[in-house]
Amino acid sequence: MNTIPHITDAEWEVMKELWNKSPRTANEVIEALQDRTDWKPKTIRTLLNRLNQKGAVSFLQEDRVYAYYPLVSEDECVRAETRSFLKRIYGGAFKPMFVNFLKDEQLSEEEIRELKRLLDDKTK
Amino acid sequence: MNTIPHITDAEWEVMKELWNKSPRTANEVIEALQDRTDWKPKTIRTLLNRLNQKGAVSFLQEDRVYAYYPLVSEDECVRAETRSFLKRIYGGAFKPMFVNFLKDEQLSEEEIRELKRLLDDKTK
DNA sequence: CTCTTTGGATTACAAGTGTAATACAAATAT
DNA sequence: ATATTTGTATTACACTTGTAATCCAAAGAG
Repeated sequence: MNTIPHITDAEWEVMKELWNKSPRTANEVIEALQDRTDWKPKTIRTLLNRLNQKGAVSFLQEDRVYAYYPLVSEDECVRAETRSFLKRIYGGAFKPMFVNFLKDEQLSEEEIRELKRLLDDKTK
Repeated sequence: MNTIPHITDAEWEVMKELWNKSPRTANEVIEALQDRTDWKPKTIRTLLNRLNQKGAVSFLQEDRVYAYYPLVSEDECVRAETRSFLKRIYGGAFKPMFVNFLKDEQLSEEEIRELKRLLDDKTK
């Protein structure tokens, strides 16, 4: 039942704020986003509205003002996005993506050890 | 100069066919996609057209028929998409994504060994 | 009590996308 | 030479997304 709504790029920025701390009023979210974006307040209100309509957030009414909070966790959204990305680009397989990434990116010795450690933990 | 055009989900399916083998006529692409999708031939022609317009593919005229081929490599598209995905969801860092994926997915012993081997190769 | 401000609700509007159908010209069949 | 088929070009149309502006009601200012 708990289908995760699709969150667009712009909406994602708003969600990040709410995942970071919630509930927060529209104005609080707007202020928080002033640094990272150049969106007008109205734009951010639109995004909050759409997120509400698609069931990604809800709000409490404090005074005359809404305080929004997420209805979907960052974790599940991240996983959903990752899965759909992997499916689209790599046919769902992690390994090719991993290989490709390794080709592309140069990781430090330390990072490589780190990743191996993570794999080790997985074995147990 | 070589900016990679944005390739949509549907277009990506078409590109996969052309990356797989090219040049191919519209009809060949259409036939190849009959299995994997339920798109009408006209739809696929539209996609080929759009890909052409955005500079992702071009074509040779054979007889009266176009044979399409990619202008952008799978590799660069995949990398571009991966980067933008990582940026959007994980703030650009690979490790959190890796961690998250490991949490989510159960890999076989063999797969884990495989990944470790890949990391080993990287060290040399 | 009216005037202004402010927050939420509604509306806007162009570009991009999914998903085709229609129009047209050339090749083919008759 | 026409009629039909077939491939390409053009057009369609609703939904999503980015990016707001306008409308309206309630709260606060005077």
